[in-house]
Amino acid sequence: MLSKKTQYAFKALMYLAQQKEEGPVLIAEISKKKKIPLKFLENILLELKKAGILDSKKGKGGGYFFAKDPAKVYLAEVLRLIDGPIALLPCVSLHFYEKCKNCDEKHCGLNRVMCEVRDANLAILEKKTVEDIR
Amino acid sequence: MLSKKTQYAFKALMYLAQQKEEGPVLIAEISKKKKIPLKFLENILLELKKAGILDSKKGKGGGYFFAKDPAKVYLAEVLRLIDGPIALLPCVSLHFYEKCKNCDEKHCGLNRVMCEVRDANLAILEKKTVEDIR
DNA sequence: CATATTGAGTCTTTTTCGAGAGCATGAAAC
DNA sequence: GTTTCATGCTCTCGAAAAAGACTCAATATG
Repeated sequence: MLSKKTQYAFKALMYLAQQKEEGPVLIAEISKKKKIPLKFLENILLELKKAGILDSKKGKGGGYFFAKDPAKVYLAEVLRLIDGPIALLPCVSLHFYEKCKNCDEKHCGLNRVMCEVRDANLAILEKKTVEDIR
Repeated sequence: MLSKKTQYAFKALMYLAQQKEEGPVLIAEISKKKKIPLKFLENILLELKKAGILDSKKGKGGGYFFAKDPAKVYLAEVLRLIDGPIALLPCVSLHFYEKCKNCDEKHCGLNRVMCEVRDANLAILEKKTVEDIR
């Protein structure tokens, strides 16, 4: 299961993609419409901004909007940014790899199965973008 | 990513499957060989016992062993028992479903993609057993 | 320039997860 | 039946996640 934070991030991005023709969207609006705790959402959007996915404007008429074309924001990218590894085990993660203590990965049955799972997930998450969940 | 608890559960089951011909295995032995904190492992094995997957014997010559044929213990079953939902979102979970507030699942793009991911995972996890990761 | 609007930053609280300590319980061996 | 071995149970502690309160900073508008 994804962390709450990541679930919220996806929902916020989906909402922003739906509203992208309307100009900047208020944090408060996303919070209300998608039922996300306001201050928690602030942090999430800020992270997405620092990662170059979103941008924001302060003051009247301000809010959040895409810095990057949503059709080029892959779900895998968002997931790794907010949640971390996509793989189920550290020893099968591509971006957050950690060696298994006391386990020879070449001959580990668990490793083999978890690689399969990871590849199945990546096949979807590295192809689908925020535009696809609009 | 799986919780530590679930990762440990899989590793312990893998080890037990490898040693299944040797009779009961000590918690301490699994803990040492698979580098799992002893008391944490105790809880995990107990849960697996209460679920009918493992059984245990106290006293000398005691330890843990399979109550069920490891070839019939599906990875999905273990994962759901220790970790909870396999799906990435509550609203696409089969066993731990929770309705999405303010989101019509029929027309939610996120829901659609996450269902795909879930099905890809289940295709593997409901087919593979503990015997397969031996 | 004054003010209303809205995002940004800091601090605190609550809950869950990971981990460990200590005692209780049950089984085998002598 | 007492000792020894190994699991079972309860409590506690610290770290991280989830959530909220309050203050600071930037910008549009008149």
